[in-house]
Amino acid sequence: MLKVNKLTDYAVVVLCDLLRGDRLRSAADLAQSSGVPLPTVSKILKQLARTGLLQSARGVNGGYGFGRPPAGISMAEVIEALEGPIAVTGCVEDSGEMCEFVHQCPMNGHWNAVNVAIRRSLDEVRLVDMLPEARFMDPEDLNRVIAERHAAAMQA
Amino acid sequence: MLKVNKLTDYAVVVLCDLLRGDRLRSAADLAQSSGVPLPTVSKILKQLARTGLLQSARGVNGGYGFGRPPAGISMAEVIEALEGPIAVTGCVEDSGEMCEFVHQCPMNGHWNAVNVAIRRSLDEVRLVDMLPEARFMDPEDLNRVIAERHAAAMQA
DNA sequence: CACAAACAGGACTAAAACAGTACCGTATCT
DNA sequence: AGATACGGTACTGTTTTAGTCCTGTTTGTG
Ligand code: FES
Ligand code: FES
Repeated sequence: MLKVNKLTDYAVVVLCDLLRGDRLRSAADLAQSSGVPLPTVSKILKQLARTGLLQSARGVNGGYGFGRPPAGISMAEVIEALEGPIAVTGCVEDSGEMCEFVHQCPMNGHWNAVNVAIRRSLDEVRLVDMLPEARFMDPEDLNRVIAERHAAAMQA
Repeated sequence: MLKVNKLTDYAVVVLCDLLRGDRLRSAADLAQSSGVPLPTVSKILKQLARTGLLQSARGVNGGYGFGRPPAGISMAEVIEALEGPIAVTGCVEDSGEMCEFVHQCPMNGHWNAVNVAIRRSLDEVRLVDMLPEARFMDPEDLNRVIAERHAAAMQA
């Protein structure tokens, strides 16, 4: 059903939580406030940090914060960070794998059209659009608030 | 990685093959000419017929043909026929399941935005766009040829 | 300097989904 | 009657996913 990983699903919940604060948050903290089990949250955050979407600080008072201005993060990036490149089938450019029917396949990689379409639509949905506030707030105000929090977190 | 079932992948190969002929084709025939194993082809066709995308005729000289003008079939329909409603996560309208975090979830079903975006983009890619001919032929010519073949198959 | 808080990386297991196959039944044509 | 072809469904091995745990490293604090 064209499903996304459960991890990715949780990730959005956690990221939205992180979007709300203005400082580094520890994995335990985020687990607590999001309701997602700690080991899982931990796994997600580690992965997101690895890709640069988040940045991390170790030691006492450490935790996670956004690696760059969160208003600019798209859902495509979140999904790709956790699941690797978006590829609806094996026979799509960039997927790494190669379809077993290539030799006789009557439509060399035409799934690409589908893939590109999906990719583009995911680029257009931003992470901040997932916040419930997004429904009521003026988009510009939302962006400004988020940007301010990010700045605060950075200097801390 | 937002993958589509292998069955769905094969289905497109088979459907493209079917798009080429102007008569009913048996499962065995299609398996032969597409290179996909017969039992698999059979499974796919059965399912597609159940949803009405294809129509079937039993008995000698029976087989499968399109249930309606193929030029109007979108990839969204093909995917939904084989995998059920498109739902990237559990917490999306129509998915049937219900997310376990609904109670405390900070963003009730905002995945819907993503889902709708994907759905729309899949609606815009047509099955006939998957044919290699689609790259070289004038789209209108392609549609006409396909429509003629369909008509021929219908009257037969 | 010792200790505690936090992240980093990876290994492991149980459960679920998928892929592929097979079997038996029903309809249709000759 | 018999051959062809679809219809439904059940079964099984394999692969993926989800979730957990453990061990190591970094960093602030008393
Ligand atoms: S089905 Fe993979 S290359 Fe065509
Ligand atoms: S994560 Fe499912 S309702 Fe929010």
